[in-house]
Amino acid sequence: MRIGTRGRYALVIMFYLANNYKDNRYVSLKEISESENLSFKYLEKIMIDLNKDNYLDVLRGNNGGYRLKMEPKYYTLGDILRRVEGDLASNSCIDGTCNKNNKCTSYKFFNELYKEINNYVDNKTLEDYL
Amino acid sequence: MRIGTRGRYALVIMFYLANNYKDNRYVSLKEISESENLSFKYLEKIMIDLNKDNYLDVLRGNNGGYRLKMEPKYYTLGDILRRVEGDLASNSCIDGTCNKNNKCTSYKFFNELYKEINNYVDNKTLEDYL
DNA sequence: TGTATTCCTACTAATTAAGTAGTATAATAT
DNA sequence: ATATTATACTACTTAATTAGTAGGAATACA
Repeated sequence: MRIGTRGRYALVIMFYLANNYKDNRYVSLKEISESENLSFKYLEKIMIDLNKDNYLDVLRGNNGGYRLKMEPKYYTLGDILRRVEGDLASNSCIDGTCNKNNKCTSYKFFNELYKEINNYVDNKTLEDYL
Repeated sequence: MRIGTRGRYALVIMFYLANNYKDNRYVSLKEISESENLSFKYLEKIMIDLNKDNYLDVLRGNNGGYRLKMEPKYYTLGDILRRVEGDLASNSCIDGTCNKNNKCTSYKFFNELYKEINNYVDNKTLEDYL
């Protein structure tokens, strides 16, 4: 159960935007990718998932880029991670893939672990780490 | 960040052994695989990792199989999961793969999450779910 | 109109996950 | 001794996921 680069880079992006929140400016992925030494093209692709449902303000063209819509304290790390990594700490016990009618012993544990982890990350926001 | 079948099956095996702990008998993988409807050969392979460092009692041959060495309360679910899934909730911030000299903002969060998750699973034992 | 940016689609290469197959080794019952 | 029943070990296979790359379309603005 590893956390992939997608989750890590998504946080890098979001922290970067959070650090620029007060300036109210749009930050381009080019700037972030160069500053953080990450693949621009890869960040672009992560952004597709990260920005679903208008999660961020966007502006194309010159001096365009991304900007937080809300104060950093309203962005939870759980939200950010799930957007790019999918359901966290899940398995077939949790996601309904397992078709066994009587829930096995492991189910109880996995379900508790699932709630524990998601609850933890949902109570952390960008602001907590600025 | 999903939990794979290896971790799930390992728990199934260990709970099965825990349920037979009082009888003091050796339980074969054949019995577990048939009872739980899992691939015998796959369980055999998972067992190689699960049983590293003489984690369990083993007996080959007729009426042989595996048996817990200690009471169920001494087997933590963290240990079991790490044996077959590798380091839990890790990423390159944690495992030293990331070579950036100055730890980035994400590091603090990932490190806390890592500790939180491992601490949680290390405080659960087989006994808690019998 | 030119430049800088996001948006969208398609492709690729490497790694991991999940499982299968066959044989060697060991223990035991008969 | 030998047949039976287990684990132990090694090698292979197939599918899915991860981590990117590439190129062009759409958009905004100076």
